[in-house]
Amino acid sequence: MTDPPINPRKQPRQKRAQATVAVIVEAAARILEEAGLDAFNTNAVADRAGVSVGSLYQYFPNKAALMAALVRRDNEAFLQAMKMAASHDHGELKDRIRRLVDVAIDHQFAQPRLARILDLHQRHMPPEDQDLAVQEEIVRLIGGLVLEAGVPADRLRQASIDLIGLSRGMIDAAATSGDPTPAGLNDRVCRALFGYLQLPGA
Amino acid sequence: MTDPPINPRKQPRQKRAQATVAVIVEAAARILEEAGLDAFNTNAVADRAGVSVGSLYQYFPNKAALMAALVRRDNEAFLQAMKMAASHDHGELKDRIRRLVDVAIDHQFAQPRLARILDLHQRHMPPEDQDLAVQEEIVRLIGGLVLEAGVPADRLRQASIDLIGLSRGMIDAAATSGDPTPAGLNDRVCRALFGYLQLPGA
Amino acid sequence: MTDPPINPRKQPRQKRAQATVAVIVEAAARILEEAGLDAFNTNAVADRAGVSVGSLYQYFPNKAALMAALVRRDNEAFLQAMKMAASHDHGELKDRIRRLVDVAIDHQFAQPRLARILDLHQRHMPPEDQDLAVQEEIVRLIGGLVLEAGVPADRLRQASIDLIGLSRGMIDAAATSGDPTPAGLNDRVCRALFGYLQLPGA
Amino acid sequence: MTDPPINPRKQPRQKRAQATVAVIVEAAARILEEAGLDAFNTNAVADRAGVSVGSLYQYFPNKAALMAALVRRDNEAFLQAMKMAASHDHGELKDRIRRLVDVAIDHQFAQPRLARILDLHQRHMPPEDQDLAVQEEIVRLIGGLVLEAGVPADRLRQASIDLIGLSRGMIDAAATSGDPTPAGLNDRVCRALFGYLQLPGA
DNA sequence: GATGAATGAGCTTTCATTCAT
DNA sequence: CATGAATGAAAGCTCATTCAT
Repeated sequence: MTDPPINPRKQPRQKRAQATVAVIVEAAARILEEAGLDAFNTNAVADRAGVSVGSLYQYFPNKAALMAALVRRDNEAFLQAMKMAASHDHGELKDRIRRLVDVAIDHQFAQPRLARILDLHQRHMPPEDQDLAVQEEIVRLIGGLVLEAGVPADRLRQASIDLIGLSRGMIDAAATSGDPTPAGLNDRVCRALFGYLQLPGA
Repeated sequence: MTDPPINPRKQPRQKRAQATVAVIVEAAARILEEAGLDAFNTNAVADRAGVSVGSLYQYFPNKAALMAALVRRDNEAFLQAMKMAASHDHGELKDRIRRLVDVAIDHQFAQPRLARILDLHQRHMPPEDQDLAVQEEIVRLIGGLVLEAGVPADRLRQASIDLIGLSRGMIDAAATSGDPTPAGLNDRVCRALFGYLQLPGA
Repeated sequence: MTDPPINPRKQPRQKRAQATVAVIVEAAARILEEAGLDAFNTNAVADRAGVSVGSLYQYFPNKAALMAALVRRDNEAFLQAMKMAASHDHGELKDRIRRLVDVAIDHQFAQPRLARILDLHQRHMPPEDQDLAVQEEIVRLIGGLVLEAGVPADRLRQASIDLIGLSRGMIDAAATSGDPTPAGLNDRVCRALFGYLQLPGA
Repeated sequence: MTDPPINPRKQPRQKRAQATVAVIVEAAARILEEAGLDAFNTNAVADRAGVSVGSLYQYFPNKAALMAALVRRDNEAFLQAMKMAASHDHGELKDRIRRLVDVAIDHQFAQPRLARILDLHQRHMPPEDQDLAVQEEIVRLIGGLVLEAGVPADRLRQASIDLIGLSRGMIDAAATSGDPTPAGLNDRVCRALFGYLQLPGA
């Protein structure tokens, strides 16, 4: 009934250990992207990482913890990229939104299958295992723009979630339907976003 | 390398057999919704269906075939509901869209976890196992409205996919974030849709 | 520990029943010959026979009984063919032996795989299920010739068994090694037989 | 349609692993000999070997691979014994043959049931899984003697196969018919062999 | 009698996890 | 710390057999 603990078994302090962890997580990501959930097992991951299963269990108490680490890594990478794009804070609101949408598109198109799987799993993790901090930060980052667009303060959170979902849904659909290099995708997503925010003219 | 066949093992001719198939698929749906992918195994499904494993395999050559049947059932139910809502064809375009959005919201809120899992799996099925016919029909149904909204003919398909993705993404996000009775959700989704379609006024 | 009974569930008195039994046994033979032991299951046999499993179990209490019936049928057919060949009793001893060898060759080449499988199973059946009567009759039939060849009476049985094994072994090896139409096989077998019996000249 | 691969899953490099493989194969042999094909399942083999099923599958990708390994081991053991007996190359041809027949008798009487089962399976394996090399070497070893006996070169192979089949058939029949310590069996087999080869006087 | 859907014990195989080396 | 052989619970699937229709 109670899910097993998921926190990393130890904070790897040494560089080598950190590198090992990274290699393992990367291997996991690649397997999920290339072969899907069915192929995602600890032996395969260790193999792919060029590491023994034993080592994998040195750093992750169980499979779920590895999955959680993957989710966390992905969230953080996404957050970093968003922050980076947002940091050039000058320019019109719409242009700044466009830039963030580009980040989201790049992120999801880089590893679409992985993105979907992580998304699915993120939701089914016990809340204490989700890195809510990072998720919150993403929501807040979007919230800033939403506020600028004139959404009342008590709906910031809801609007942010809406917009993230909206973008994710459209990008995912485009990725799935075989849109190869999604030239106009940014425009289309923005049209929807601006519509939601009631910003004038695309 | 080659995925095993997925087609139903036999067309159940007798009434009893048809009932058995339905019971099995329903049990599978419930397990996915309530307990997720990890709990989805053929023994559990049979158990839940009040049927022996043997019976399950009488009608589904393997687990993937059962999953495929679930996807098909869900797609068809969704299509039916959409058609139903669309058949009252009178009223303004926007109102007709609103009605379809309601159908989508109802569908996804009824079994959100199931919806996500089926969605994930639909994409990873070999194309010949996906019931493309039904998916196409949904796209075409949306395409009708999109055309009315003035989207040029050569972008009907793309626009339909965009809008479906958009809605699904928003609804899913709402469902996940705990929005219990999504009062205003329809409005928010429609705002985005109308923005995409460049329809005047929210 | 104790093997289940194997006797036919009922002596089918009606013609139709006899025909059904024959059809089933024939189907079993064909499956074994064409697809081997792994494919030999009661459902497949019934299917192949164009009969329901239920009907199969009407006439055979279990799978082993079906196997036993097959063995019996094969033995009897072989005995009949041998008797037929032996009944033209005139001619030199060697020529009469040659004729029997031809029968054996024909029998084993007709369904080599089946022959080997039945042979294997015959040995592992509890003695009460083996139709010892038929086997004995074959041994006695050979015994007659062996006696003529001058083998002392107390070794008739042993010699008969030796010669049957010898022939079976050679024919089987020939069949396996791909000898298609075994032109000279009869000669080679007879050379060995005559050597065993110390009959002069090939 | 296509049989699954049968090659050993990994070459056991460590001593412990080699030992495990040997233990498993030996257990498989014993089960077949003592209880027959019906009792031959991977759980039983692992159990008997004092090993977990998992370990069995560490070294054999499937049941068929285990069977193949058994066949190979048996063939190699038989070949070794034959070579050993043949290496004392002095003595008359007939005596050397007699020695080889003794080897064959010992081999088949040691585990008669196993011998028959392996024989049956050897034939039904896809050719690439049969260790044709070993089989060929046996044929060639016999071929040497056959040549000495004056059989023309273009019939060496056929004659070797004939003689192997002949011996196997007789020995098997003797083993089955309950001949306990087959005192005179060697003589009887040789009588047939010499007859085939047209060697003078038993 | 015939049918074939249903049963479930049991078999094959996988894979998360442990632990001796 | 790292390794990878070993473990065994559990999952997928089959098939001999039964029994309601």
